[in-house]
Amino acid sequence: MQVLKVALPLPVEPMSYLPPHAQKQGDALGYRVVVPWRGELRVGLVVGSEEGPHKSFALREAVAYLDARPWLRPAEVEFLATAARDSFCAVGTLLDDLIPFLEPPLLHRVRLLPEADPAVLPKGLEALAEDWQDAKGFDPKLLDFLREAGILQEEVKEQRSVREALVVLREPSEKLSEKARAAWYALGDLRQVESMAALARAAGVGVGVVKGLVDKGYIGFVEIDAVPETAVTRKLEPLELPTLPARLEGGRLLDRIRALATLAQKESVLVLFPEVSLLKRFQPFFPQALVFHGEMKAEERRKVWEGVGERAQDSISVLCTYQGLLLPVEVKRLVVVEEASEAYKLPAGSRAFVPRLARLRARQLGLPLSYWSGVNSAEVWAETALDLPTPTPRLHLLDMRQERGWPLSGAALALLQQTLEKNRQAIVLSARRGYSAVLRCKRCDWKAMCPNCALPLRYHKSGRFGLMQCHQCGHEQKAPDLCPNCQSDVFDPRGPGVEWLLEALAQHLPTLPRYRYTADAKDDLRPLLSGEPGVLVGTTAILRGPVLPELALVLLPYADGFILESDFRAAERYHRLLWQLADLHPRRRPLLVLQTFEPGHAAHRALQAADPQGFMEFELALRHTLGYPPATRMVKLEVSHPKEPVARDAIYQLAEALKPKAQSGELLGPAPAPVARLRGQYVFHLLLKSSEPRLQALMENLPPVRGARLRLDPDPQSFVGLLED
DNA sequence: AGCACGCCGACT
DNA sequence: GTCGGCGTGCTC
Repeated sequence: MQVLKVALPLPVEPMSYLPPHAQKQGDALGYRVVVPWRGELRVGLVVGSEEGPHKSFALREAVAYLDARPWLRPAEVEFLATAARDSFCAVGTLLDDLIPFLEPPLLHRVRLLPEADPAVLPKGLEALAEDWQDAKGFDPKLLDFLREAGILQEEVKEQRSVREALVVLREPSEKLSEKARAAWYALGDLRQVESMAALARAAGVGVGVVKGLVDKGYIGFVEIDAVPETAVTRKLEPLELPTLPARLEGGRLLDRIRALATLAQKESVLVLFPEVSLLKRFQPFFPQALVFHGEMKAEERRKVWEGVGERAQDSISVLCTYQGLLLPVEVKRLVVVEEASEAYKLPAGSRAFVPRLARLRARQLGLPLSYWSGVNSAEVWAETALDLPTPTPRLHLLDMRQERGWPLSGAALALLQQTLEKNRQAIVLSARRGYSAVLRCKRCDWKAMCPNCALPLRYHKSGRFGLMQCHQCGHEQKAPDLCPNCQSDVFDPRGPGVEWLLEALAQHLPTLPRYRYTADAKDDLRPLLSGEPGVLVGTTAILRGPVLPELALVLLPYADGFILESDFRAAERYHRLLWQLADLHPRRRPLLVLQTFEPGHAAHRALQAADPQGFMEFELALRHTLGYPPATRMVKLEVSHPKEPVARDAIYQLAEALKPKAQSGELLGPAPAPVARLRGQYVFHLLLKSSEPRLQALMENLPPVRGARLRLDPDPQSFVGLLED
């Protein structure tokens, strides 16, 4: 008897089921299958089969396969297992991460098996003896009872959202009547219309005219979810690369797009993007490519997923986010764009870092992999590189140990003033969205702290009443009138945020039009986009926003505020941010002005010398000395509990269990997390760093942590904040 | 993940 | 004496 191994999109390992009764036998690997799970139906993926049964418990029978063909190839199924092992998580966890759309809404009909005796039906279920019924109306537990007894007949299929609309299909011919042509053009203007009657009304013609157009095929009904977004395609000069390196960096964004578009013309490429906003900047230059990401409608996504298998021989390129990593598509090469982006970090579930998964996938498929970025990450630095020529950034450092004026120095104000006078645009960038990072008493140094986290409260000067807010846990309280410690009434905000900068600008340059742009407050930027002068004040959300056409100046009033995070990648991130800012306009080179207390920082020198390589070599030497990635692989174990001793006990037990296995230097900690208390939880970290095989050995048979909560990060990118569930 | 089971503190 | 907190275990 054959037994199926079914992975469910849950943090559990694959479960065993008997194959669906009276459905196709043989190899079901990669099929989606509907199975009973805790009394309800769930959709899983067949990841294997074995001869059985040899279990000590009765296996349940799967209800039905969802697809007529395998939904994933053996390569993708195998990848799930490999990647789960690499990420130290269950196969189901990774399945849920990478294919969040595995489970479509289902159409589910049931009836009593015709040869069964209707008398056995419990009260309320009598209708099942009559005819097929929609399962929605019945208690799932009762249905499962009948299912288990083997007297329930079921029919499940994927419910499709087929909303149809009338659209134009082909150009009108000369032979068409005046009225028919009018109706055709009316539909062209409207783009889509719900019904023939609606079009007739809009065009002022009879329904018969519209019907005629439909019958002759000039217009017709299509599934509107399948209508692709009207992407404006744009032409670009091709850029042929002399070689196809494992990493490509430098140049302007437009150069990298050109090179990739030229490559995609010649061979099929799967291009991975960290976020949809960046994908959309590339998309217009790839009119022939398929697109796959989480912002697409389910029906659109389904079409691409099921279409790629059929178009295997067409050599098609794909632009996608991580959700397309498992597309069963035949390509010649994988490209990861901006592999250092923090947006590649899956925040919950497996908490995997997507470029690492992409590398596993390329290796398993035997495909070449390239990383294309403005500045490549330290992780891929050892690969052979092709550096595109990059214009030297225009950098101006203001040494705040000497300049006067805070948060905007006289020199910075003068530069902003000039920008305005030339009818140009400026960006003022802060690491904080509120008024200030800290509110402290000028006399006694008291600081407003969050009651739940070991963090200062961020000060928001909304209206006349100050509000203090914790950006980690959301705690809010009113700012005090007097210092609770010494009753002084003089407060000294520190760390200028967006609000403070807007206020300072209003005070010093009142005529300069100001706009705010943060993740949670976006002003209407239309005047700026149409070229009017002004200044855009915001956080790094600006990097994901629209391009300012007249951008001439980018000012960081407190550049050091971007490096304060205490982890070994902080300098690398800051360096990359500066290059990104220097390339914020596709053609111009805006002046990058940094107010800093550390003008000699290695990142500043790298920009002045137009030498990102120099920075990275220095950085890599440091990493090797300290044994940090990429010299080693790192895994983070995080233990948290509301009671400090409980969390401490748990992490020490874990450390004790690991110590006998660990070699010197492999175990860092245990230690309180950089932010030792977050959302009322005490947080401790234990870092493992070593070679890949050693790490696998250390992580094997990790002892259970009792009392406190253990979460693990297979590829930590940051050390502040609690890991999410 | 969700859900049931089970063992210890504060309440009508 | 019960209600309910969440730590532990299980799901084919």
